[in-house]
Amino acid sequence: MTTQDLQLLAHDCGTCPIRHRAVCARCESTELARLEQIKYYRSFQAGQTVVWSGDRMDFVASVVSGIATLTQTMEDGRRQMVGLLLPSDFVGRPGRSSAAYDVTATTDLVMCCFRKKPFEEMMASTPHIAQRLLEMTLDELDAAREWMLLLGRKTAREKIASLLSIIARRDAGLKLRQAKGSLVFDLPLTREEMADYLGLTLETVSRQMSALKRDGVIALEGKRHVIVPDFDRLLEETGDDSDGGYLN
Amino acid sequence: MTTQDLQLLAHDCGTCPIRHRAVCARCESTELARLEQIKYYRSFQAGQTVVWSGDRMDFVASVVSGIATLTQTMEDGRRQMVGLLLPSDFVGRPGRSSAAYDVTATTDLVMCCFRKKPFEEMMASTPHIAQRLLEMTLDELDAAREWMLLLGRKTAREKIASLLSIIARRDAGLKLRQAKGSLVFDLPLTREEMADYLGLTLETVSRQMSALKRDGVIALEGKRHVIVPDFDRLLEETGDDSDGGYLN
DNA sequence: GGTAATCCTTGACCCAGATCAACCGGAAAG
DNA sequence: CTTTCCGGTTGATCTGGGTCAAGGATTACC
Repeated sequence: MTTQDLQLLAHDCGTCPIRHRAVCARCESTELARLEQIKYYRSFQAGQTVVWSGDRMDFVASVVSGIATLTQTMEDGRRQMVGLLLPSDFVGRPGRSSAAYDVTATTDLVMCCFRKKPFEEMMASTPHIAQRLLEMTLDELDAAREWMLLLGRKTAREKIASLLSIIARRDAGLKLRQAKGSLVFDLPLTREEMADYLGLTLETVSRQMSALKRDGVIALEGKRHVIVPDFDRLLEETGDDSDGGYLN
Repeated sequence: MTTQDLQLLAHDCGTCPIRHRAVCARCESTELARLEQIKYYRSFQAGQTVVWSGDRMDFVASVVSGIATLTQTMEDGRRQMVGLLLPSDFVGRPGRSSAAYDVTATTDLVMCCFRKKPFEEMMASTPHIAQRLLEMTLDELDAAREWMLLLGRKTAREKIASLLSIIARRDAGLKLRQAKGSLVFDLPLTREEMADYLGLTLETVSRQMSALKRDGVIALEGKRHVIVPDFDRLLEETGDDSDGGYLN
């Protein structure tokens, strides 16, 4: 039973980040084993679209590995990323039958899906799930609001620095104040995807990356491998208060 | 009991918008009457701050009447609104003890508050509440994502048109496709607050309002009273797809 | 090998919106 | 009645980031 509990909402908990452990630890109900019966895995290749906005979407899912994005597109082609899904993040909305955003795999991606109908039935009978989902959604809402500040008021340089620090932190699984010293990670996004995240053009992203490199805030090996010699220095560039941290 | 059920999450249902009626209609448990025992009302004057970001906040609340905003402020004073709370909207996060944003009354405001501790206990024992809250939070997340597209990719003119249409629709309690023909409403925000909503300066807001007026998209009586002779025309200016609608 | 495609960088130029500044009109205060 | 204040408008100017365009580096394919 323990094993099955540990698989709540997705996958083997050996690779399960904090968010899911929190569910597991709290969870006592054996009913959760039922999730096992309605789950299935789907794999996507980098660049593949999971669902188009407006399409029927009869499942909810959790990212097991890889990275996916949620984007909105205007009629004339302007694009804005509105969600970045890393492993353990949840996609899909109980109680709605069509996707509201394009969901795209930016790397090879494995998702653990639950057919919506039985998932909703489970939710109704298992209060833990609704509560856990509420917590996750509130976290996402906070992230969205931080993102709104970035889009509305930050300069291009601050936007880039913010994105790098968000990725670095999630990549390292660190809280802000633990993240002293140097840090190394691979960018999971192309320049264009970064631009769609930040509300910029890819040229501006490229220029600002070069500027941060020139100023010694970051170093680059190739185009994707980023070295942050001093994380605090990077944080200064974000424009954020020195205390807060997105990942509560 | 019916009467008390109807007061779920806040206030007398005579003035209760759709969101709350949805709760009431579904709700059968008499336990909800307990909410009555832990609720209290607070009034604020226009301009007054409800809580500052970082302050202790030991309640959650629902707006009864008036309008409140959530804003984030950077160290150097740049401000971005990240939430606009109209009657029936919910503030506060179960499971966190301090406010993450400044909450300010922009008009005279009445809120129905619940002390957090007993509210959380109720949530644990009454699944309906967590589920309803999840729905509301998902709606807010959708609104936030629409807002992100606005902040990241829309022009000043499109931003203004979008804001006007959002306010007009919520004010009229209409869904998009019902909102044909002319529409009249009062702006609940100053030019500066509109600017903070849209990620613009107040001068640009003023200029674009004048431009929309000059082009006959809107008419103004005084500074706040807006007349929209043709709502579809306004919608064309928003840059949004002609079908969607924020209010699901 | 060559060719094409993808992703990225850099330069030159331009423009939407920011900034700075003056001023208007109504309401409140004296 | 005058003064002050606040919210709003409008003009002049500046600039950050967009646009357009050329070219480099890497990988994939023939």
